[in-house]
Amino acid sequence: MTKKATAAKQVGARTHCIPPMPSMTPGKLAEKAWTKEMEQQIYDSWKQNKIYSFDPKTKKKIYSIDTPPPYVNTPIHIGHATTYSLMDMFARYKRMMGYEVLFPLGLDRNGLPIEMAAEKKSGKKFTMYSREEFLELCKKVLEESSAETTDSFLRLGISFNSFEQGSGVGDVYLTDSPFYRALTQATFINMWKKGLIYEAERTNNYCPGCRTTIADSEIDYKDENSLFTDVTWKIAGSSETIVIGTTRPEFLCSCEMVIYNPEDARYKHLEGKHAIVPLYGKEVPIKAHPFAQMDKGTGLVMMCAFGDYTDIRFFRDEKLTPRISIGLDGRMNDHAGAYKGLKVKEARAKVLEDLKTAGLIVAQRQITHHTPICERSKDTIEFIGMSEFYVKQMDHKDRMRELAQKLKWYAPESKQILMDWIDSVSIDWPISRRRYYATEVPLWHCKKCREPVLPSPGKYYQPWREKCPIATCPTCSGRDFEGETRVFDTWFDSSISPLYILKWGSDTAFFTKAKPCTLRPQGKEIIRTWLYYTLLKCYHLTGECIFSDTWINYHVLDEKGVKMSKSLGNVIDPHVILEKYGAEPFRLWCAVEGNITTTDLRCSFERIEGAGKTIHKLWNVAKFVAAFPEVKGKVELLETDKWIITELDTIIHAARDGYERYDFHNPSLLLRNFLWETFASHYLELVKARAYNTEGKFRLAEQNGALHTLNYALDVILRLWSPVMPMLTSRIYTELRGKDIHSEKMVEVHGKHTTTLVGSEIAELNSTIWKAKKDKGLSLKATIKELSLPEKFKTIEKDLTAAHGVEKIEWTKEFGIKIA
RNA sequence: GGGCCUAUAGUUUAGCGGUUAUAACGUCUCGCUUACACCGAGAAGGUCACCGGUUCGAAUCCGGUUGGGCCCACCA
Repeated sequence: MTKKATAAKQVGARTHCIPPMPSMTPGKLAEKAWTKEMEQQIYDSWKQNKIYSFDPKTKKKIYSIDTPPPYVNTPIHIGHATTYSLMDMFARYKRMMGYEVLFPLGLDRNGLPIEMAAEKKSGKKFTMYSREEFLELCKKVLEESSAETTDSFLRLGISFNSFEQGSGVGDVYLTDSPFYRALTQATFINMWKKGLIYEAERTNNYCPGCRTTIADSEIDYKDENSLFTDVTWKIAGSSETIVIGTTRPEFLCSCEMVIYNPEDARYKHLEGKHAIVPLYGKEVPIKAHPFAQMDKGTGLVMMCAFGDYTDIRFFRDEKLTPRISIGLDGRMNDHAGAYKGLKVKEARAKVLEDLKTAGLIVAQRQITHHTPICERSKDTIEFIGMSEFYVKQMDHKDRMRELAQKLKWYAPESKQILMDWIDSVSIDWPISRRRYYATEVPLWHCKKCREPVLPSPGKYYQPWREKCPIATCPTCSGRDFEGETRVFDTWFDSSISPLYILKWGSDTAFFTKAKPCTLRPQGKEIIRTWLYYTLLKCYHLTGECIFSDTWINYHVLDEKGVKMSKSLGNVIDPHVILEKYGAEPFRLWCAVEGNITTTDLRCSFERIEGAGKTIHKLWNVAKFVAAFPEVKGKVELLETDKWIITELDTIIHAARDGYERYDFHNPSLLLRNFLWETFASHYLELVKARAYNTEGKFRLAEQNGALHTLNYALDVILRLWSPVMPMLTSRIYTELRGKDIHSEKMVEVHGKHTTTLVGSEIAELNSTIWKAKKDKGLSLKATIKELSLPEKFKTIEKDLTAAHGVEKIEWTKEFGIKIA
């Protein structure tokens, strides 16, 4: 039977006043308990039969999830395992709601983490290889780790459309595949033609050791001792001197201005005068500027190109021309005059020595300061002007704010993180890098006129090793070209994932049908990068907001609330969880433990194991229900049955309401509590005697009512929980109903019954009777001679009598119990 | 240093203006009762981080302090 036919039949059947009674035979669920060993057969069959594959020709509404492609250089960590399990719940729920769900797995294989892994493995820096050799080394590292990542997701029961790599909709994709890289390059070409990308010389973080521009995210900080030196300066055309403190005296040659705070009365008379740079004799203007803080040093600051980020901003604001004195080799250049050729630290020592000789040093003291260093080579970061490509974003901040407002945020509080980031964006987005394992900038330069020449989009280009596909330069008709050697920042690749999965640029009909992408799930720490850049780039390319929803997750910490790290030894490896407990207890833990969209989750083996108890409970409830024969003949519901059906209605309503808001936490807590405390402890105990009906106290129709309701309740619990525990519920449902639970529709509220019974009152009544027996040292099977009960329980008299072994019930206002 | 988020039993959580604050895990006591000992029945355990305010009334709203998380920055 097809999925659709099964689902339709099920829905059609659920319209009578009495819920349908599925047929079943005794002796099902023979195993004593659910075990992790049962999982493999299930996920293997899912993979083999491709039951979650995506049908691009579907007539259903499309629900798409832009999954965050994990880096494959390391095995998946607990955060991946948790968030992907939750995303899988979203996907499974939406399938049951009738959507065609696009849920692909992507693997991020571009950029620095891969290069670092390759360097670590070989023990050599990338600069020590030829470009070709290094790319080969990266590929080798990647091949070893990608299979492991995919396998972990399979074992977790994640219902990706496919576990095979390919270029079709829903296939596993790699961000370094020719398909993906061709798309990345096409977006560059498209935006270049629209004038949204330009090249400019600006200051960047530069690591002299690695000889490359590096991203802010590649910077570490270290507390370093340094010498703070007060130096005497002369004022031009006057005998007056001033004293300026500095930790970077080697930058004297790059000084373009001296500033003081506008409020600083000590220096107001210097406005408009010029200071003479010691050792160089160059005159620079003195100006009031709020960057200078009166209480720091002498209150005077020499502004040089460039000591830190403030300097960079200052030069930009003041429109000063920076004369950068450090070369790409990390040594002083022509601007440094006599110090040319010295390394930065050597130059600093020599400058200090010369200042001392000239008698210009007033005071010196040791200070420590937080210094930016390269996370790889540990060299001090320098700020050097280099030519890079930029994507325009400063002109589009208002539009970005609108897009942020348009998105539906789960949780809503997370929106503020993006709004704050947009406010703080102060320069356009630099997208080029001087690295190897990344998508190449698709561009050649005409050797004659130096103008850039761009190829047509649609193919993957490697300009550093390929001939230019354009024969003549459109500007000057030159015929010789030089391939661009730079590559893209990783975010330039990852920010088109929704376009890639929806086939923008390659299947316009499908893209038009499927857009916008429904959900972007991701970590809160990459809102300012992944989410922001994706919204920006997709807006530049499509003019629209590419997502309708975004689900932002916090983090998984260790049991004490501390971030997991190798050095602390508190890492919980998902593979160990899978080996010890299997996927199902872990998945239930993911839902039950907490709400990861508002707080960090603390993880421990103990609590995952604890979650597993509910699986055992559900298995046994199912086993109990499965042990009874098929219902034949008339079904008559008693008040107890109607009561549990109304309780279930409350659960169904709350669960579906939660699921719609990506909340699987609260519904799972409700379900767990219902299963143990309401269904197993009270309903099941009350109707057990009727279900067995060994003494024939009940009519057949009444007995059928109990059996029928037991089955209905189990059905509801299984279906509501099937997105959370897909393997367990699938196994039970297949055995009891002979159908795949994941092809069924989500349960609807029954809504046909009302009751005067209150769950808490039934629980209290049962407890009181059990306690009374226990206090007398009697077995729970012991007979009660006489029970006096309030009238309100009269509707369940037959079940009460049978369940508690009561000989006579007297209806009064008071509760009383007389035991034989 | 700044912004945002967060703080409830030993642990993890529910509650988000209204009677003695929810549940689970763990702990303790008793019990093999034919779905389940991965169980059942019970018990102990909380000045709801701290200080102040609004209110007839605050775990819940507001301000501040402290601890934790994420991000940004500082470094003359």
